[in-house]
Amino acid sequence: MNIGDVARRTGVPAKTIRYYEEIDLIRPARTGNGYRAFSEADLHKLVFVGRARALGFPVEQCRTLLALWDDETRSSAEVKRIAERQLGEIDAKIAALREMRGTLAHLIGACAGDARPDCPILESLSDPEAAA
Amino acid sequence: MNIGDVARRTGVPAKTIRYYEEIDLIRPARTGNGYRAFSEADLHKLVFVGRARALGFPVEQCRTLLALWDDETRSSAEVKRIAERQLGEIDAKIAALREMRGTLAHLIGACAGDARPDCPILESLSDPEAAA
DNA sequence: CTTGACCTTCCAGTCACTGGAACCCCTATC
DNA sequence: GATAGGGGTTCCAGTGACTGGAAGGTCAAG
Repeated sequence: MNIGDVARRTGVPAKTIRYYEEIDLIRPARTGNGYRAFSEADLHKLVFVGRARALGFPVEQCRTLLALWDDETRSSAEVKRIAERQLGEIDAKIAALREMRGTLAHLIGACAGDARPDCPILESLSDPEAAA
Repeated sequence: MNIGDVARRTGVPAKTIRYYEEIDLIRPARTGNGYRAFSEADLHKLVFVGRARALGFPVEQCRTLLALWDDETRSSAEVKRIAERQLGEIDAKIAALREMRGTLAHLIGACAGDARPDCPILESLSDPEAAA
């Protein structure tokens, strides 16, 4: 199977697939003309990585997860630990974003949004004490 | 004032300050020995940018905000519009993260996390139909 | 006069792609 | 046989916003 078909079937862009090969995440075979020849296993791996990425796992974690997937002697505890760490990262990001959101929403609520130049948003950025 | 003092007083790392100069966000003067000489105005700008960045504004938005801050004829509506767009970005990120979090938490809950290899997390990554 | 803490520039790396140029391959049609 | 098109290939550069590090200049203190 050529890279275009794989991209269509997995939803992973061709450029991204080439990148994954470059970093040795997948190792598709090659045909005589130099084209990449993807097996069903390659395809399945790509789907797996695509889903892991959609859950926010960094590429290096995807590599680990792929290895675990291949490893019949793995323990589910190991997988779970990785997933829990990722959950922690997500929670940290959500918390940071919520913090930002709170402040920003507060500032927006205080801003008249009219033609005058007076703006609590700018005031707060410039000196939060004065604009609190 | 030298860059180190400015870094300490604003909380913006020296490396970052140099970067901000490189992209023309600030334009500190220079002394005879080639050192950057920061004015109180430069310092204030850096504080402003630091705070805007903490609210998640991209650097280019910070540039716009700085210009608006300097512009006596600005309308608060313009500032508010920028802030609202930023709020939208934040909300979108939070939503995406929450989506990830939900799926991941569900998967973690379903995983025994013991010594056996059977793992719903890997199963779902490999084929979500089978592991739903 | 040397030590150490500053400062300078420039280059490389981060993360995970993405765009684009230049060029090759294959099939179908005129 | 020429050509058009829709594949594929490689390599280089850019994204955002820094960050680390090397090589070297400057300055005040002891």
